[in-house]
Amino acid sequence: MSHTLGIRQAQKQKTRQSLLDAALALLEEQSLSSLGLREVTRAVGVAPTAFYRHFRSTADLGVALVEEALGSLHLMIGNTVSDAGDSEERIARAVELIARHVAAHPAHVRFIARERHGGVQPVREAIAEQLARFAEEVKVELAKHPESAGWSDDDLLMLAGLYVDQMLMTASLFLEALEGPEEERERVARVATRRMRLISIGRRHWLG
Amino acid sequence: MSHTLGIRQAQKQKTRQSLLDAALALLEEQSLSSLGLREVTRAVGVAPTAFYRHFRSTADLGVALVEEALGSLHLMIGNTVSDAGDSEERIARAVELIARHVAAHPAHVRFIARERHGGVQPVREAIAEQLARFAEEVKVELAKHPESAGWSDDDLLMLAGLYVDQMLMTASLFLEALEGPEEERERVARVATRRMRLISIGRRHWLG
DNA sequence: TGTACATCAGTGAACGCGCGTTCACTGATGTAC
DNA sequence: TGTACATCAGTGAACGCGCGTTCACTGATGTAC
Repeated sequence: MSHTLGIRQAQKQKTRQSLLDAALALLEEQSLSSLGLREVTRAVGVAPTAFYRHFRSTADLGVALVEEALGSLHLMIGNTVSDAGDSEERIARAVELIARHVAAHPAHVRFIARERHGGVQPVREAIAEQLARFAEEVKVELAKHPESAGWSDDDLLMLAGLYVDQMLMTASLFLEALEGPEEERERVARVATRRMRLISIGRRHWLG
Repeated sequence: MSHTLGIRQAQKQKTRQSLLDAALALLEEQSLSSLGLREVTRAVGVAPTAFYRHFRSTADLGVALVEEALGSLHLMIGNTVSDAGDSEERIARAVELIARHVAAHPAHVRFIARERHGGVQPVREAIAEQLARFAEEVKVELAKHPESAGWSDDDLLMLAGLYVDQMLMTASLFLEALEGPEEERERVARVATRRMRLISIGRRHWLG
C-alpha cells in the first residue's frame, strides 16, 4: 500500500479544515479584519490555543482561505474560455458556469468579493496574485482563438483582465440574488450575458 | 443677515465631522466591521459616550460616510459622460477625472471599494443604492448621445452599469498605484483607457 | 437689556465581558532497537 | 512482537486590556418674558 498519512497528521489536517470551514461560515456576516481567533475555535469546539498549532493569526488563516477558494479554479478556466463553439455559445457557457459555481460555493465567492479590497493586506495581496494568474491563463486561452490574430500581447492581457473582472462582478451579483427568487438570478444572467456580448463585439472590431 | 446656525448646533456639527474624519482615517487599515466606537472617539479626543449624540453605532456612521463619499459625485457625472467631444476625448476626460478624484479623496475611494462588498449590511445597501442612482444618471446622459439611437432603455442601463463598474475598478487601481511611482499610475491610465475604448467600440457595433 | 428656566452636547465612573497570548501540561501517536 | 523514549496536537488556567453601553451629571447655550 502507498503512503498514508499517520493518524496524528490526519487528525491535524481534520482540525485545520474544521477551523477553515468555521471561519468561512463566520465570515458570511463580517469581514476578516473583525474575525476573532476565539470565535473560530469556539465554533469548532477546540481550545483557543489550538488555533496556534495551525495558523499564526486570522490573517494567516485568511491567506489559506484564498488558496482554498481560488486555487482549484484554474482548471475551470481552460474549459470556460476554450475556443469550442462560437462567441455566443462561449458566453452562455461562461455565465452558466459562474452561476453554478456561486450556487455550489457561495461562501467562498463571498469571501473573495469581500476581501479583495478588504482591510487585511496579506489577504488582498494573495487574492491579487491569484487573479493576476487567472488573467494570464485567460490571456493564453484567448490567444488560441482565431479572433486574436494580430493582437498584441498587451492588448490580450487587457482583454483578459476585463473578462476576469467581469466574471467576479457577475459572481458577486449572482451571490446577492442567491436567496431571492429564480427570476432575479435570470435577470443577472441576462445582463451579464449582454455585457459579455458587448465586450465580445468590441473585441471583433478592435483592429481596424 | 440670513439664518446662521446657533453656537450649539455649529459645535455639534463640528464634532460630528471630526468623528467622520477620524473614522475615515482609521478605515485605511481595517474594515468598518472591526472599527471600534472608542477607537474613533479616542482619535477625536472626546469621551466614548459623546459618540451616541451623533450616531447609533459604527454601522450608522458608515452610512453617513457613504453619503459623504458618493453624495457629491452626482454632479460630476454630467460632465464626464456629456456628449461634448468625440468618443476618444470623452474617454481621456473620464480617466483623467477619475485619477484626479482618487488623488484628491483617496480615503473616500478606499472606503467605498472596501465596503461595497464589506461585512456591514446597511452600508452595503447604501452604496448599492448610490451606485444604482449613478447608473441611472449615466444612462440618461448616454441616451443623449447620437450613438444611442435605436437602443432600448434596458440596453442603455446595461451599458451604463458597465461604465459605472469600470469607473470603480479604475478608481481602485489608481488607489493601489497612489503610493508608487508615477509610471505605475500611467500604466493604470493606459489600461483603463483601452478597456473603455474596447467597450466604446462594442457600443458602436452593438446594433446590426 | 436682564432674569429665570429649559435644553442638550459632552463628561466620567462603572459594569460585565470577550479578546489575544503565555505557559507548563497531558497523553496518544511515532520511532528506534 | 515488545519496550523505552521522543514527538507534538490539543488543553486549561491565567494575565492584562480594551470593548460597548448605562447612568446621573455639568455647564454652556437657547428661549420666554
